[in-house]
Amino acid sequence: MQARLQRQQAQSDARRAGVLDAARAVFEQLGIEGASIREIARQAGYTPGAIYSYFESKEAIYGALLAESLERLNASVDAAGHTALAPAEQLDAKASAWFGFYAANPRDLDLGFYLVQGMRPRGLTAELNDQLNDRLHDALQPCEVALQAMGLGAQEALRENTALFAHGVGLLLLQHTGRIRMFGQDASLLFENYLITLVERLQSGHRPD
Amino acid sequence: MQARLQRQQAQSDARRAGVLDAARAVFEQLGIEGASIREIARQAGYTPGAIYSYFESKEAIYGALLAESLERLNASVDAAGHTALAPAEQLDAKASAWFGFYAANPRDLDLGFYLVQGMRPRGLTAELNDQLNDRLHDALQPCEVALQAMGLGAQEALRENTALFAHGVGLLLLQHTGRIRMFGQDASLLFENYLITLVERLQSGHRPD
Amino acid sequence: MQARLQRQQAQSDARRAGVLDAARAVFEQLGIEGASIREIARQAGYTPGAIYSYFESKEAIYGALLAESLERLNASVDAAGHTALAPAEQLDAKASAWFGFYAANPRDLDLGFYLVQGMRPRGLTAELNDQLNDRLHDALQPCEVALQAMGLGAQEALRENTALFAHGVGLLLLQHTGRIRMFGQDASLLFENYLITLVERLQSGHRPD
Amino acid sequence: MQARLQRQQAQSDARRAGVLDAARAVFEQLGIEGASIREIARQAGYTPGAIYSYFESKEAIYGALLAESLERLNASVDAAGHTALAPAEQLDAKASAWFGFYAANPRDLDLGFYLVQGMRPRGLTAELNDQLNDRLHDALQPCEVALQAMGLGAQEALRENTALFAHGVGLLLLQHTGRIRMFGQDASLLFENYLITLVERLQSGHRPD
DNA sequence: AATGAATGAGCCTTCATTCAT
DNA sequence: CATGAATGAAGGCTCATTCAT
Repeated sequence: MQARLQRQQAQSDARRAGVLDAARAVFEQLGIEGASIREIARQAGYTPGAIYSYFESKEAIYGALLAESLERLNASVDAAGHTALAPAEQLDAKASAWFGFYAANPRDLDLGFYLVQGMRPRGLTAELNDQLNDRLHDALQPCEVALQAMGLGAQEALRENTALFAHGVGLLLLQHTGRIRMFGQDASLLFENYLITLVERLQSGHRPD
Repeated sequence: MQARLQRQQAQSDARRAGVLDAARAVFEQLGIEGASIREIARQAGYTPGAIYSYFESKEAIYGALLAESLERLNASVDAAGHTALAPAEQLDAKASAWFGFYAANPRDLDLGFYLVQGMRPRGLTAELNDQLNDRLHDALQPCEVALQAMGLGAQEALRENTALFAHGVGLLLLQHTGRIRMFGQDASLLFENYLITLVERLQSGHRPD
Repeated sequence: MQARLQRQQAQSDARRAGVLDAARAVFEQLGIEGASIREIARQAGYTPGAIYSYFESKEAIYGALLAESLERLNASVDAAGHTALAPAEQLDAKASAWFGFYAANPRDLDLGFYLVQGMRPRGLTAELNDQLNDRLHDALQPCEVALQAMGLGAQEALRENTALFAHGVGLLLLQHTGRIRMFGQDASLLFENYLITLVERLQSGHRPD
Repeated sequence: MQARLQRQQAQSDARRAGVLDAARAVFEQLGIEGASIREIARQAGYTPGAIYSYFESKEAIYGALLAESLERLNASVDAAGHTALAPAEQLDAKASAWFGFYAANPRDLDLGFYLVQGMRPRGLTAELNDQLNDRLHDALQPCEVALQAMGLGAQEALRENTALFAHGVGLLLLQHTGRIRMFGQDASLLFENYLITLVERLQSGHRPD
């Protein structure tokens, strides 16, 4: 009995995952704005109505995809570095982890950028939006901890972490849109440079107040 | 005869500009995705069909708007600083000009980001895309010149300018999406910090090789 | 064996009644047009498919609800008045019973009017329709009997009863749709007036021929 | 020039009327709830989107149809009777006019009943609803005037007019739904009877207070 | 140059019902 | 008896674009 329920649940989960896979593919092919329930259903091998057995709405699909992406991001960050590392090395490891995740997975970047799509949070319920924000914060937190371990106060660490995040985001955006090749540069190298310079600056004691 | 043609041309240009004004207003009110030809026509005082006398398609309107936005960006940058300034001050003036332009005009930022919407260039012909890219480059060039005047080689100057642009873009994105308030920071202050640190670094001779 | 069958039957009946209760609740909350099998199932604690174990179709649910409503109507009418009453008083008691039932239970009125929705009988089988009509007749019959007891012939009694029914139906409709408040009147008072006038007229011998 | 505009306007009006005709036909065939924009468009010889050139929404179509129906109702009432008539005869003429209009035009009755559909005003904007209500009042007003001319006070006239309206509405409903044949009666005869009795009662001075 | 009616494709979503399990 | 996934049809509506006038 229990076994049957489990089997059903597993089957249901697998089918839901199938829809999610189709959605990911459609988003990739048509862009997130261009994706439609019809097309997602088609690629998942369903009629449109069937999608609503698994997701309440189009936005819910996007939300599920983004949530899962953020889980993978956090997994990457968690796996990077270790406590035995010197703070500067830990900073480098953690920052490189989140940056590298998005550099290597442009679709996850699409997903993330869409969250702020049209430069406006939208579509998701406030609650889900907050959850997703929290998970993003989680991925960035280790860098802030490392910055504090390097001697910065809470305020300074927050400021540097924000700047670091912005720098990475800008580079990813440029790279992803092809603008950075235009500049004849490599985003990952530039990010590494930023990190090196940052560590140097912090260790030399030259800090803006 | 010639005079009549000129008059007609001027009239046509003026009406085209009117459509563009309406389009800008609609984009502002409804966002770029939410804008429709119908609504643009309505606000311009036309019926939908008339718009096609001035623009080939909806994307062409967007292209024209973006082109004009980039002209204003360049005008802002051109007006900033002057040749008598020390290179470091000139850098600050020019960089603050482009950053400030977008910080102060979020709709122009929308326009620019929409170009890379879904992280994929779209809608514009390759030719127009190149033209627009060139104008963006023009706006960033003065910073690169200043960096060279500070003693950097062409390669180094390009690299620093790219990093500078990425940093600014990242901050603008975070601010515009509301994420930066989340971090309790102010984008303009962080950008200014970046500039100060950059100048310090360059003048102290600590350059990553 | 027999006992088990009986137990099963009883159980089945109880569950069917549960579905009906849920349906009534849903009709009340969402209106008859707004009700869906999904929602009825949800409120009954079932999944949609299960409903079809108890009812052949959505219209069958409506039919069962209407049948039960008519039973309650008849119960109300049966409980009103008594044989010891003078015919005029009996008429008043019985007519007030059916009118009062619908005035006090607007959902039952909805149900009844839905039967003639769009002014066209629909959804029900002819057979069921006839059954329901018969039960409506049953509820109105006591008035006709009283009218005859007051001295009217069969034809006259039928005519007066029909007029009486129409009058009540019109008032209920006006009241239920809010139109009667528009006229600044109270439906029950007007119905009572009609009854008084009717009795007066019949007893004074002024009868239209 | 002017002529062209007029021709265009006339053409547009004609096409709008064509849509309305199709809508009327569809409402007749499928009932008002069953009617769809798609089907109305099909019968009007258009694609669904074209309908929206003429009407803002499905409800707007219904509203236009109902408005036009009420105009015809008022025209009928206005044409009935004349000032030279004795008040009692004027009452009979005006009341028979509105009743006769609906008895002869069951589709208009459908339209009117739908307004109170599901026994609930719905779909129409409050403003339009009020307009339509006013036109209904207009059609009933002459009866009230006649009642006052017969010596009734304002309150009494209103009460009698409300009762008269309810009686007619009830009879129309019974007839239209086929229930009245069930009673073996004729709605128009019964309405005429009600009027005769009413006049008699008022003239004999037997008035409920 | 401008109109505005019309198209055709598309959108998300809802629904009663069926059926393998 | 009950599940719940799936269907297939339909729903109102929007939109960029075209084209006869």
